[in-house]
Amino acid sequence: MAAKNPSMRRRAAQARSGRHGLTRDRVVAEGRRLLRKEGMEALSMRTLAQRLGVSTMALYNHVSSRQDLLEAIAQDVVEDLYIPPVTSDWQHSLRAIFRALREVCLANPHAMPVIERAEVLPAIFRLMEAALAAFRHGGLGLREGMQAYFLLTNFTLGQVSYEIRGPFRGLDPGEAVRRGTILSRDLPLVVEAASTGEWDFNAAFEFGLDTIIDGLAAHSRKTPRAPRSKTRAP
Amino acid sequence: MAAKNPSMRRRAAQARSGRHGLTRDRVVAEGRRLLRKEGMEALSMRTLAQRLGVSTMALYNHVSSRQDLLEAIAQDVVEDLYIPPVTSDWQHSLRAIFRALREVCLANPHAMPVIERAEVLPAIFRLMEAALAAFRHGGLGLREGMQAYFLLTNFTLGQVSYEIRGPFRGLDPGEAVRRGTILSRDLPLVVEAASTGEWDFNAAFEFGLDTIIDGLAAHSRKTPRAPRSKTRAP
DNA sequence: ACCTGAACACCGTTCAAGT
DNA sequence: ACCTGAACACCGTTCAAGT
Repeated sequence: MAAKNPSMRRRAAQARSGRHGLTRDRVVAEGRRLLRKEGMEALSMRTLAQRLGVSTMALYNHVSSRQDLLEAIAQDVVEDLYIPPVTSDWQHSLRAIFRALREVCLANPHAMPVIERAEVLPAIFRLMEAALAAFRHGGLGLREGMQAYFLLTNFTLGQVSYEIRGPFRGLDPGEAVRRGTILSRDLPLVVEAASTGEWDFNAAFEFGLDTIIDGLAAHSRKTPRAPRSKTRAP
Repeated sequence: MAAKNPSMRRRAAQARSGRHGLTRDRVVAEGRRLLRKEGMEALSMRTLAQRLGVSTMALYNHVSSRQDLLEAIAQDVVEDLYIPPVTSDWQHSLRAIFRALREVCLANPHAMPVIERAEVLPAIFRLMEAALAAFRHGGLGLREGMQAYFLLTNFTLGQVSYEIRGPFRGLDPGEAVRRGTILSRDLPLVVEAASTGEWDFNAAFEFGLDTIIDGLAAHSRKTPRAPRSKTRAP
């Protein structure tokens, strides 16, 4: 029985508390691995327990429900999000922020539906804070900033969701024309678009980002309110 | 046995084909009612069969799987979408089109997750066709039109999803401050935004719509390509 | 062709019991 | 405090059998 200093003791205690060294962190980490490999459907309490060499019900000592587990995993993924620093070049900052959001989502494809279903995701507020700082540099008020934040977030997450599900899951006009579910007589432009060539997800994302930021810039020009000053409400 | 004309006979036959008058249409219609009242989780093959006074497996004569049923329901909902006519006032047309999309989604809240999960949704192409026509009036090329379509669609559906789940399911800074999951020291702007008052979903949607359309207008000014002409590719 | 009942292979979670 | 096994109340779907 070698002596251990208090800090080592505490760390060991929280790392492996019960008989089997099961911990909330271990449960969440293994859950995340399972999610990454097999997807959300395959992530059942039973299979996760089996992977941890433990009975199903042991999990409930560290996680209050499957929903709780899924939210912890979503939280864990969003914590990987790197938030680029915000500078006075607010347009560049916004691009960097939402490209980073897209990257972390693309890197964790199976986590997307889990993130979208999460009830509570405190880690996302770091993103919100950075975006609001950028909007302030752009001369937008706080309320407009929040609206712009949801605009950019919904756009980004929606875009990534489509990208992950593969070549647009029934929204691809080319597919639809081939299947005959589309009539070129009724939908000439859709059919024309279908023969437009390969879809470029990166280009589509950058187009959306440009369009939104251009729109925000136009808005901030229309209602100038001390852009680039550091004034705060009293 | 009264005589029936052929058209009546055929209609009766397709309306109630088997012993119990069960039909794909009846299954889908009742499924949609159940979805509307109880939500997607509650829509099981067993409960739906019970409501139709039929054994569970009878459903499988008209629907190949639960997924098939859900997609048929999603299709049914999207067919309710009214597509406003597209005029040369492309900005006004776009507003009308995506307001209509938002309306039909808000009117069928429980259908949203089903629509988002659908693999194939031919009814949505009517929306795409109208939007592409409006973008053409705005002077956008077809590829840009498709990119703009996904931008507006993802924004609208994302916005509606948030709205339906109620006061932003863990994305509400006010909630987060109250729960103490947010530290005002680290996230000053988020905390400031939290005390900004009630959230107005309509205003947020209109802000997003304005921003995107302004951005598209700026884009079409930058790359003029015979705006408002009816030229088609040869 | 359409419908049925039983069965299979799963779920999340409760509960009483063990250490 | 942490873990277990059995049980409960569900799932979607397959299959063999009926009409």
